[in-house]
Amino acid sequence: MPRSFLVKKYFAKQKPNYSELECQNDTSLERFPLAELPSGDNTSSLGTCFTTGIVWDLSVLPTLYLPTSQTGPSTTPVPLDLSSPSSLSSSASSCGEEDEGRTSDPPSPEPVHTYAPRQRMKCTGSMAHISPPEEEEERETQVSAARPAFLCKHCPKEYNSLGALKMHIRSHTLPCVCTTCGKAFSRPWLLRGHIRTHTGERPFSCPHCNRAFADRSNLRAHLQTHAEVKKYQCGICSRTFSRMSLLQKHSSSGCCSTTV
DNA sequence: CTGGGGACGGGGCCC
DNA sequence: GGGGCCCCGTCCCCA
Repeated sequence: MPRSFLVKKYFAKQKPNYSELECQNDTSLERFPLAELPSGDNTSSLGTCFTTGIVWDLSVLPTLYLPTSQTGPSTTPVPLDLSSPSSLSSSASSCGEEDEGRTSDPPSPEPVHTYAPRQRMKCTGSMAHISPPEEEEERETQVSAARPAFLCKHCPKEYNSLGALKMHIRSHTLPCVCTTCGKAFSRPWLLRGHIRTHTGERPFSCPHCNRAFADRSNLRAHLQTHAEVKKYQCGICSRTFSRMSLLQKHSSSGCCSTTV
């Protein structure tokens, strides 16, 4: 089953910086030193911390994930009220990994970037363009405005640059093949990550419990488990969850006997 | 049922 | 323009 995603993102370009997720098991970096090391530039450029201040409200999810008809611009997730220092204190310290070796500053009142999930287009199998009407219109006008369209011959997807198309085509051709198991990937770094499943390398360590992960995203998710105030909040009972999937399960299982 | 870890995909950005 | 990497996110599985 392809794990492709449906919607294309369009949210503020301001990126939270996760490059603080340290690679601590340096010995494991011998094979892929560049790939795994956080860039020093990133650390110097950060002003943000791990996403502590961003909390999702499931009540907005339906609009975010439904096809165009029900989408609306007012889908800004509701940030949890973090103004209370007490509620932040523990999570601040626990999520202060960005400060590791740098400062002990609390995660600063989060850069309140309105935070909408990426929206993506599925590109394999039958394709579903999920985009709000505005974007739909915009896209059409752009296409009609003589911008060349580069079409994927493997799927209906189209791009406005050849580079983007070439990048996309790799997801069809899967040129990076694992010599151990033969599994193929679209990009070298995906293969490198996969190879770690064979080698057991876990370059990403949790600063709180010293648990190590092979995948930075998994460390990021793990860090949520240390946070007292988690990222995804039920709009009904205000309970917070470390993952959206948990929040969705929580909601679908009938939180407060309300169907969202 | 819930929470969490493992594996992975894709777009976007930066160099 | 291309490659590498980051970030966000999902699915699956297990305790």
